[in-house]
Amino acid sequence: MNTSADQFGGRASLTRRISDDIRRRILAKEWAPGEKIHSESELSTTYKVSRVTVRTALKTLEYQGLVDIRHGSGTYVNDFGRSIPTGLNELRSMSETISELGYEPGMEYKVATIRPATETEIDKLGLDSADPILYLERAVLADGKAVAFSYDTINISSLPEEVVEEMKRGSVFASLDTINSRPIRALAEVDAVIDKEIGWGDERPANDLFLLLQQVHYAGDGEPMMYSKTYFMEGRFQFLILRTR
Amino acid sequence: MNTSADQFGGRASLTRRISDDIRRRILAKEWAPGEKIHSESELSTTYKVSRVTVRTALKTLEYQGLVDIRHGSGTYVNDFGRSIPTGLNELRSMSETISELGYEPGMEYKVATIRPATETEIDKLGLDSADPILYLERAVLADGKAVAFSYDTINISSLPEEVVEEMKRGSVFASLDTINSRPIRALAEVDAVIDKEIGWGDERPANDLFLLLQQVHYAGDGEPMMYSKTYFMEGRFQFLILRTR
DNA sequence: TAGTCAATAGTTGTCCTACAACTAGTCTTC
DNA sequence: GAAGACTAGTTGTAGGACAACTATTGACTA
Repeated sequence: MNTSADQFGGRASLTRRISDDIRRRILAKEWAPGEKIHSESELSTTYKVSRVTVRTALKTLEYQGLVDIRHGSGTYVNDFGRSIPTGLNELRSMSETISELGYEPGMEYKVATIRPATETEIDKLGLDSADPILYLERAVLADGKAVAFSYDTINISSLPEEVVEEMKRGSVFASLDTINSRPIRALAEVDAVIDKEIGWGDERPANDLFLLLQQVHYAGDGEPMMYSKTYFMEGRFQFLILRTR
Repeated sequence: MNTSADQFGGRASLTRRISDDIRRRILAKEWAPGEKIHSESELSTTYKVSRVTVRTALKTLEYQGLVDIRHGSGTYVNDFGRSIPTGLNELRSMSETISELGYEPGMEYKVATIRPATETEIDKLGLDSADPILYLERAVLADGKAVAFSYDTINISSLPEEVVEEMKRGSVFASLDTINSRPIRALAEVDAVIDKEIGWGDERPANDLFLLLQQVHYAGDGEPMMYSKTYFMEGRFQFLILRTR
């Protein structure tokens, strides 16, 4: 099995690897929407894992909205078109999301400095004092065209220097992957804003209208790692949320 | 056990009932944020269910962002303040969300008619032809103050007439509860809009700025039940999304 | 013939027991 | 004082069994 989880040194749990692989197979249209996938027993024999593991993996996919598990009947692929894989529920980097949508991702760096944290940043990142933080201002590109402007603050207190240097130029998430410390959870607040100060270049919207995503990213130990404000230009990006009971 | 799931005739699965109860206990601050809750074995004996059932229930709570399960260590309550229980990931009615936030929910009906479906509505609800639908225009109130304007289209083809009549006056979700057919899933698209035509009364925003939530609600059998466009007045409502890996 | 009902095979839900893998301390040793 | 072995406790995975539920088939009845 060669799943995306393997990039983290194969340390992902067995359940996670199975879940990722079944997800991949569903997105690869191995089963049509509405169709019943293999039974848990069948999957457990083909994957050579216990039924418990398969069940846990399927439960994850059900919570992601990809499948519908029906008692006594089977597990069915949900029909949400291309929506789910690009939804907001799953924590991915902007670059990953853009390339999943079929565009070429890119970043245009405007500011990349290390400076003391402001009051707001101390609060959001749960810092003790005005510790130095990495501050980035970037334009997010899809096929060379700007779709959003991002203002990020990263807590570097527990990061090696070379990783910090790397983040000044490349993808933040990719740099964090190299030391296996990507955030596992983010809490995002969404707002509609009109702001003349946001963005730069001739691609910024004439009506100053943005969809603002304010996020705090958390590490596996529950500590805040990053605080980011991303201003999306209305109409260039689709925001989807799956809501379940 | 007296959980919210029991209102649906006690037909919720054992896992669901356990999950709901542990959730209730966490929200009731039985354990402080960051604290370790009882072990799976301990919970399984107190609830008199197998460890598998407890594990599945806890996995659900983990996916909802309420707890953090750490291999070899234990299950810990996450610290997200009041945010999570009122987030957008969980499918609840506006009224429920508002009363969970501590306000008195209300609705002001402007339009409530049955009319043929439009082109868009036929598409969104997957109808064959211009079947009659229930169309509502309402202001959503919190403590008597408008926070949003809602334009809803409800597929009434498989609903009893008395339920439809009830929906013209009271909460849609509450009416659907009476026949045990509340939607279990919704796919929402979020946009920032400037629109002079939206809303009414002297409480509507001067800058015509709204956060638009376009939703399609699905029934348990996967059929679309309702298409709704809700325009939130910026600043009167907090939109929170939990993103997980 | 059409409709109802019982039987049945297949699938998911729950249970039990056991052990592997991991964590966070305690204790020993140097 | 520091490093490493040890240990009790916890979550992860395994395997087998049965309960609960679904969908289909086929027999029976009106």
